[in-house]
Amino acid sequence: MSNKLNLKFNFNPFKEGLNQVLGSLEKDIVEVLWDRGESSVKNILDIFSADRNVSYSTVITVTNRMVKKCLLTKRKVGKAYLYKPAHNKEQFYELVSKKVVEGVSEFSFQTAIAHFVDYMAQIDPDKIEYFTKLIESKRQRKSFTK
Amino acid sequence: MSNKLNLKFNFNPFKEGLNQVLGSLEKDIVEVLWDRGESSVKNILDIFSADRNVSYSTVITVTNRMVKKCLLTKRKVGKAYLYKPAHNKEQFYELVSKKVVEGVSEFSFQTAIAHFVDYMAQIDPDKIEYFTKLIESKRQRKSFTK
DNA sequence: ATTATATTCTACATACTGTAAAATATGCAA
DNA sequence: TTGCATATTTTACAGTATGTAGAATATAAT
Repeated sequence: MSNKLNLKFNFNPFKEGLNQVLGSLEKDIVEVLWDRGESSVKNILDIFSADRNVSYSTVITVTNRMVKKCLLTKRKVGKAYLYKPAHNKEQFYELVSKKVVEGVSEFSFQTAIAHFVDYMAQIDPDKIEYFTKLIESKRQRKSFTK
Repeated sequence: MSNKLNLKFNFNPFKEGLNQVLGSLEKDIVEVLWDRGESSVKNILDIFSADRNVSYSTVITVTNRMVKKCLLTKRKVGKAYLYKPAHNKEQFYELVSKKVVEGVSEFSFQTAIAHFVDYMAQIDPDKIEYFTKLIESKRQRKSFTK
């Protein structure tokens, strides 16, 4: 049972970046942890303090909830717990986008695909080239394994 | 200001079908309305009754919340309100998948693209054909307009 | 005007997220 | 070993979203 399997999140397409997946404080916390590595609540607070005014117990509450949701892991060292992301930044983006892409594909494959192509064409027509190559390589692999 | 602009929803990729976007009762209600067209709360209740035991005021509460979220519209006829979906089924799936595809693309385009291709290849390699055609047609249009 | 019917108001439950005070536990230093 | 500084746990409230529904109120038609 990998902890990746238990990763739970909702996707809010009306927000931006990590806020599509995480609450505001959750986001700030995981970003500190990605940046600084395994840290105690005190460490996290020290790093926020300037901009983010939040209490010790608030951060503990949220980090512990994040452990429950498999966003973080924790281990005890001395009298304090150290928290770290269950997945590095790249893995996390991977896992989220994979799940969302699968989800929306199951929801409505035809429209999802069409909008995807539209999006590409609109944002950067050259991406279509890249996409075509990606598909070509899939085709190759398919014919190899057959 | 189109009401489509105000459509608000969250996407839960761990659920299935309309439950990815709607609550269970919301889903049952909009499905009745798509099926039967504009209906009163009484109509809706009559259609559920067998399987879904829910009170009159519960349905009213939820339909009114759905109006606020621009999922339904209502108009008064006689003493009762008639509700109907703000979008037909096809439009709704369109709007949702468009927004989610755009959202996940902004979240992480590279991985989204790769997972799309993976998903296609895994579910049905033939879909790649369809996809390739879609892209071809985009290319055509692009060269026409240039 | 009465009555059946429909709506609005109010409220509670669960879940998620942000927030934090108060109570409790813990490890180290004297 | 006692006491303090520090950390955690407990508890709780607020706001949003959703499901639920009783009670109060409005309304149309007879």
